[in-house]
Amino acid sequence: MKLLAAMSGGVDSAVAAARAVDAGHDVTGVHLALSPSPASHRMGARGCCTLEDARDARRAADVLGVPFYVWDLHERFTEDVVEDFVAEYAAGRTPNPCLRCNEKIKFAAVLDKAVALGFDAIVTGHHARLDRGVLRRSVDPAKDQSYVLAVLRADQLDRAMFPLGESTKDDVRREARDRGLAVADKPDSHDVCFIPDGDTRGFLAGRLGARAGDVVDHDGAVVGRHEGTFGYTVGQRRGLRLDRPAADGAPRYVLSISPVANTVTVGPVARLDVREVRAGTPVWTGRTPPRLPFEGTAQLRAHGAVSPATARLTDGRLVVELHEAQRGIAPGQAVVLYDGDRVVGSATVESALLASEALTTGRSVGTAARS
RNA sequence: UGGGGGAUGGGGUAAUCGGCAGCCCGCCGGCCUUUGGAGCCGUGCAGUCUCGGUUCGAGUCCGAGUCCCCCAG
Repeated sequence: MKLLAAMSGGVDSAVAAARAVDAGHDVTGVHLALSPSPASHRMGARGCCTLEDARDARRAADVLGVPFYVWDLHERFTEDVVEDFVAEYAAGRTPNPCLRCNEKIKFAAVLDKAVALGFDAIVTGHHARLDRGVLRRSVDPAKDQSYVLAVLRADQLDRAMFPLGESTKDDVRREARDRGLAVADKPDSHDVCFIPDGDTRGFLAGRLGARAGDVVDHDGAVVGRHEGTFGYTVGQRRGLRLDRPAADGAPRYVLSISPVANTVTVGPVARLDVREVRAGTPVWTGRTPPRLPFEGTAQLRAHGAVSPATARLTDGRLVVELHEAQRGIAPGQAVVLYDGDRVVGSATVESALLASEALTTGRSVGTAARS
């Protein structure tokens, strides 16, 4: 097959491309330039989008002996990922930009362009298994990235190839070394790639401007001030800088965020336990939707625990009942449904129902305002 | 000025009848992490306003001083 290998400059995508070559495919490497100013994004070996990363990708392509190009998609990336990120925070939600990037850039803009150029599929270094349209977790549970791929539809997965799903990260690094790839020992990337200094709050403040408001206790008492609701996420404990401790001396966490009232509500850890999640329209991974109600497991954050769950559809929206309470579920995050290690589908969390209220008032909390 | 209350790390608070100064925040360090200044861990940093007294032992009791708050000028 004629394959386009997306090469970030990291070890995973380099080995994935190498394996595609070994499998006898006609491989072309491409590095995605996503930053409007890649030079300013240089932060050591941290990200995936620096000039240094582009050079690393090119060197890897040279070692593999495949053609290599750089595609400048920074406008699409800015529009679909960065602006979305900012807008979501402005609306009181907590987005996952990696997931958005997969959905809108790698397996949409890039894939479309690849198909238009005559490629059959795109190869990436994601740690997940994909076999005849069935998306599954990586054999390396610590590095599994199926969560951030769960936004992809069958037609996108049909044109995707993840050669690393059967390998552990250690295997991949060892193989990279054996292949003479310079990136074999390059550190894993982490954090938001377009905020290289890690200062998300500062980045958002620069985009949205400070807007001070009250931090209130869950009974309504004002316990502190904030400089903008975008600086907080549900489940957050540190950085609250509250004037007074709780009456019982216990730590407090962010329970909900309201950009409309311009308040951040905090409370005890017990009030973070969520029993039911209401989400948006689901994306089903397979060619046909699962039979509902679906019994399986649900994961609500990229590296979070899974809970046995029952999912059903209400007015076209996904409602997931968690059989084990989960903590710190933020609107804007994705709920991903699994059947064992198989990805079934995903949806964006809109609101969560607290365990402490599920059986009593039935009131939904943590609901962010619609933008 | 009279009366009352208070003073515990960088901030906020707790400590029974006088008996190892605890907790929350912060800071520092570590773990985790291609989402969250997310989360988790640490025997880590850091404190009893000053002077004197009682006592085996004082944050605690007594006296004086300093400063702050409240009510009455």
